Amino acid sequence: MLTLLLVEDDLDLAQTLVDYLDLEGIRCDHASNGMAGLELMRRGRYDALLLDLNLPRLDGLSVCQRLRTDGDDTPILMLTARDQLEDKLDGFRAGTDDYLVKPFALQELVVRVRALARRRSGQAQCLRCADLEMNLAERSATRAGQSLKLTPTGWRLLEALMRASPAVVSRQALESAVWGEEMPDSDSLKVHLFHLRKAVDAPFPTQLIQTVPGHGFVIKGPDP
Amino acid sequence: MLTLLLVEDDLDLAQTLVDYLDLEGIRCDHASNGMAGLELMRRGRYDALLLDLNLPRLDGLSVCQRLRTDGDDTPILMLTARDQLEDKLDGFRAGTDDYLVKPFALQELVVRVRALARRRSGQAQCLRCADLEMNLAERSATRAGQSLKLTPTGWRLLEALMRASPAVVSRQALESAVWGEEMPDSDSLKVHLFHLRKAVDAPFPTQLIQTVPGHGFVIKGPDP
DNA sequence: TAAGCTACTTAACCCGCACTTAACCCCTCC
DNA sequence: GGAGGGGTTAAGTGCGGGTTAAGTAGCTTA
Repeated sequence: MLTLLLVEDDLDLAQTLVDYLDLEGIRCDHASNGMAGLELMRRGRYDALLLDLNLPRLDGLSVCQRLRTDGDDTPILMLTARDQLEDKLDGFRAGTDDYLVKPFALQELVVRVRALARRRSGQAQCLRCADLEMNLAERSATRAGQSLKLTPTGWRLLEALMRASPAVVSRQALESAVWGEEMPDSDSLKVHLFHLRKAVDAPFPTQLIQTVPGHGFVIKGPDP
Repeated sequence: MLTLLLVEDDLDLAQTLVDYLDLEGIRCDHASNGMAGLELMRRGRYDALLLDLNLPRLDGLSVCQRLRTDGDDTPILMLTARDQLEDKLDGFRAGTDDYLVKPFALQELVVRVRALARRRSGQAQCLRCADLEMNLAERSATRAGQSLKLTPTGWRLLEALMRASPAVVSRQALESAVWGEEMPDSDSLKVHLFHLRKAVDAPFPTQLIQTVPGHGFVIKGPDP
């Protein structure tokens, strides 16, 4: 689970952000001025810092510079209404990692901050549907915490399904995802699907892999 | 000095970018379609990848996904005219690190790519996985305190594995890490791996180097 | 220059697992 | 009742990967 620090003097906006991040499963501390932000950064360890530029006590650029001068390399994402090129360049010059101009979509903030945190901690991105989880870099898949044993084709199948989720994937799309250009003569897809289901669904009460007759297959469940 | 790969089918834009980056002291290779881009990525080592989305042969999203699936963690910056939120989310879902909407200021591109590369280069002098330790400066490796005797290729193999850990490294990625452009005809990789295992794992109870059938190899174990 | 060592490549072999194929069964919808 | 889409099962085989050994090139030492 990620833990962020948000430094923002607009309390309404701050509250909105903290609430939304909470929904996304991201903890977020909050400071409302630059000095307090610096103080918190020095005390705790955060996966990333969300930093407003217009701040009382100590402005965002200075906060960023001081952190970098102190050797703190926490990823920083600047949030600001200043959209001029010079402002952005100043931000990066001060040592920020990303720069997002207000107003922005909350979802974009989340994916950007996740990308930053991923780099820092070296954790890989995951595909997630309900209690099913795929760690792409480690090539490990778990359901409800238990690790799953997948064959190479099973893995490709599941990856294609989860990437598309919650959309339905046609047989054709699945086949080309698994075999590319050189598809097998007979439809071994159903055999592989059968084995995949045995690995992913059989030991559990709810069946995630569902067939949509005449069209293809889906993996149900909320994806990230 | 930074070295980038630009994958962009608009040749005018590509030329402009390459020229400007050159002025900034950044080397930049160029590929004009997705397949060629993948090929170059697999062959050489870049500090970052500038990736257009609309590409012939293989689109940018797929290139990104494939690289990540292969365990390549080169920072990626997507350049595209698509400015819709969903497009951005798709980009980050595919594993990009940053997303810049055309038209953009060249200077912004430069500072963003520098920020990405800076993150990446922050690498340790010492790699550690479980009781296995590599001192890059001294070019020495120990396991459980005992020093290991490694051949040059064995060293490169182990370094690639440990840098990636806990991620899985595909055979292709390992081969390009060891041999770069000039790969051997037959797969001598498995022979080298065999010898590496004899040096690293054989004398010890737990086997750190594990194979992921159909894909590649991992070194397990918590790294710092 | 020859002898010897080390490291790398190549080829050959073997094993086991995963993929393919084909068969059969069930269900639903013409 | 037939046809077709989909689920289930079993059998054969081919390939990925482990192991070994032989051949070669480069470097060192006598």
